[in-house]
Amino acid sequence: MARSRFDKLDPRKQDEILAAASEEFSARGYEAASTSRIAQRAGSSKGSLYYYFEDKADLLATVTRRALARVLEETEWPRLETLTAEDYWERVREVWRRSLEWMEAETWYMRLLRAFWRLREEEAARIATAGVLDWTRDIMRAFLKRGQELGVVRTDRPLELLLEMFLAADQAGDRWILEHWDSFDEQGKSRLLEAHVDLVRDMLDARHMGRAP
Amino acid sequence: MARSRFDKLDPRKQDEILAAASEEFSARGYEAASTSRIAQRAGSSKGSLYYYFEDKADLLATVTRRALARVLEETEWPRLETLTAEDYWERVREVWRRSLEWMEAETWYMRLLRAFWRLREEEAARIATAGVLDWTRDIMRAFLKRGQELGVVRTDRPLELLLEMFLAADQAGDRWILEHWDSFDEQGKSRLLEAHVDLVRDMLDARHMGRAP
Amino acid sequence: MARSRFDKLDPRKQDEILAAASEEFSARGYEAASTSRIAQRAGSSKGSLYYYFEDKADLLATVTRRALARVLEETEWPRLETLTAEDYWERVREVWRRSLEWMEAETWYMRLLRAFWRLREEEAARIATAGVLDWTRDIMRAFLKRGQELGVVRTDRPLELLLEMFLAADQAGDRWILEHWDSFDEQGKSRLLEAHVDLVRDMLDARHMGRAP
Amino acid sequence: MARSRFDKLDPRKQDEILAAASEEFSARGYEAASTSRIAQRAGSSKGSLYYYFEDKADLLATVTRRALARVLEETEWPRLETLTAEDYWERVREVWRRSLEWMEAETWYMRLLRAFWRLREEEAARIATAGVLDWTRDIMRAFLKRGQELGVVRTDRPLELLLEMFLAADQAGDRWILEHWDSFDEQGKSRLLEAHVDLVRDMLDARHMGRAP
DNA sequence: AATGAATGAGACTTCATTCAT
DNA sequence: AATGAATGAAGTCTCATTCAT
Repeated sequence: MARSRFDKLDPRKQDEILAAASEEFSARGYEAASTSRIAQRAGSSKGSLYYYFEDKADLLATVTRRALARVLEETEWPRLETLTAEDYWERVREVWRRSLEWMEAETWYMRLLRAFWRLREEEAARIATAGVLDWTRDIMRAFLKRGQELGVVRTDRPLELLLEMFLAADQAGDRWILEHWDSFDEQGKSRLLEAHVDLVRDMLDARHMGRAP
Repeated sequence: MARSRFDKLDPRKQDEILAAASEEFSARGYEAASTSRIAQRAGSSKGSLYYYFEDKADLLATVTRRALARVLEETEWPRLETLTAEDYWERVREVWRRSLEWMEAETWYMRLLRAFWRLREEEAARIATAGVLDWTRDIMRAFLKRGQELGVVRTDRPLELLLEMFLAADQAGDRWILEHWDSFDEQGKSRLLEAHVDLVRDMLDARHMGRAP
Repeated sequence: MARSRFDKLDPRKQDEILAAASEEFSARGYEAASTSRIAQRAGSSKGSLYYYFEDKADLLATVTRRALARVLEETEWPRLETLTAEDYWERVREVWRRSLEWMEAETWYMRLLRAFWRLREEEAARIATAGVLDWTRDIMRAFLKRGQELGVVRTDRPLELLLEMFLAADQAGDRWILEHWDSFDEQGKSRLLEAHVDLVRDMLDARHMGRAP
Repeated sequence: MARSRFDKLDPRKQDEILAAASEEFSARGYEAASTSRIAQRAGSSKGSLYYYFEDKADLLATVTRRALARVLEETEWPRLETLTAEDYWERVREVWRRSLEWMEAETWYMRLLRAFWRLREEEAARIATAGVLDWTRDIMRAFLKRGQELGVVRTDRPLELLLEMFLAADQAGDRWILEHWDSFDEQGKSRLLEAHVDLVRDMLDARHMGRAP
């Protein structure tokens, strides 16, 4: 019910609300976020918010779902079976580049994505966003697994440990880069991106297996 | 003023309050944490809390400061000038082992540390803990820098980027390991630890510089 | 205006709305009743409700009026002038029996009637239903008066006091009987009904006048 | 916890709050009653109310408990074993008289008591006041039972049915009398009281058993 | 030194009602 | 004729903070 109401809303208004909610959630976390402030920032009324969404958790869930769907769509992730041992890392780098570029343009999506990790820690928020977050993790896990099958991602560590550390490092790198983006010129930006991917790659690369420390 | 009052308190009472506050902050984040609940868990009164601390932010700052000091003290970080190129990574591994062991025993400190990253995102909490968090970062940065001087940590990436990604990956690894700790036997635990350190090392290792991708 | 709109509505739809409203009002009282829930249960929209009725009070008034009219019609109350001293109580018993039987079949009307007493206490509801409730009371008062004229109802107490106590006891009896109806067999039910009427009658019976306590 | 806080409060303030709550609950029913209005009428703050009471239900429960305890205490109900067949009804009449007199002086208690019946219909309120209402009913039931043992209360009807109808009629009578109290002179008042008790008595009197209708 | 009492501000949420279509 | 959309007001309840004792 609530979902469909929001879906029918004028897309511009939808965006205003999602942006306001993202700002608030990412700036304060789930519990501390205020529906009043969200309504106000969105130029809407509290009543409207509760007309569109079941409750605060539903608002978060919606905003999260949308953001992820949008990101995946915009950055055109390659289908797993098309990847080869030769181009695996190169294509990963491509996705990364597109993601960063797009996020730069749509900062509120980015801020929300950044907040995911934090939200995971809040009980109430975890429940609300459970499905969505699992989804991201699933995609990433599938990517790593495909890399292992192709022999380009190391297999000497628990996959889940790799996954956690990779996601964390990646996210931290993203954040740092976006925060310093403006202080680099074109060439610098390009090098940064390469740096980022390569750092993560160095952690995951199959070539490091069994190497003497 | 407030600081000194708390310092003069019976250390056991101090610990009770700090433990209660840590639990609450780490479980709920800064804004959502409730001083009532903290007072109650600590077997104290709200009035007392406000007698010992300026306000909620001061309480968080204190608890944070103490926790970090305690961790550093307990895990005996080596003095930088004693590190050599030969034993750098080995001694890092030693610190890690001690940290994990100690955290295992003192879960509330661990949970609080884990919450740092999250708290950093909350405006109000960031202000309160700014000094303390910078302190940790300073220590880690100095460690990396020393590694670079010794030629064992790569120098081809911005130090700050290395630092961010290292801290994030490390923290994610810590969490994963502590969550799965009980499902491993002694040997398994030992291997996990090695895995953890090596993964981070692979990201930072000077030997990866300039290597063709 | 609003009245006529509702009257023109398809009778089945009318019933759906009245039933839904009755359920809600009788379950929650006037103020706590929700127009949203009423609309939803009736498979209608809130907008429609406000198209048919002036406001919430008008809805209650209408539902009340209809329910009473229906009850009176269904249970065929005898015309006063046909009552005689000899058959007065017997015919009262007849009406009672029909009322109970009918109410058993149409529980929502019953529940609403039961709620009348409660609604009377709510300021807002009293205003809305004033006319309707007075109407029931008028009928009952006329009945008692006729009984007095026939010499079968006592005249040594204020008529209004008799009326109040009679209505209350009657209603309480009704409720108790309907609550326990299923636990009695046919004969038991019949005896119960008799018991009910006789208890009320014992309170009102002219033969108790002037009797030494 | 909450209870003890309220108990420790200055008795005059206690009374102000209880009076305000009674007015509100009895005028509007449980759900429609507003804690804001109660606080305002009591010259207190919403915060205080929630400092003294767990929640709205606790407030109702407390106010109910107090009112009943007070009534029972003030009207000195006779101990059951001291009643005899000869003075049963006379002593009932005495209790009634004292109750009415006292209620006249403390109208807010009365209004609350009057509201009991209504509150019984509201789910939430019933839960809150369950214990208290059962208590009254228990007392009355014991009274009737004692009357049956003494042979002055009829035994040819289900005790529970007697109880329900008696309580309802009694309550209705109380209300009517209190509403019209001022329009009677001393002698009239006395006669009214007698009328009230006798009407109830006529319903319950053992002498009516087996009598031909 | 320590705290119980008190409260105003603001949290989420519901709801009767209006209105454009 | 009928209703979906929208909202302001008010609901219950929590909480950080102050203060008298």
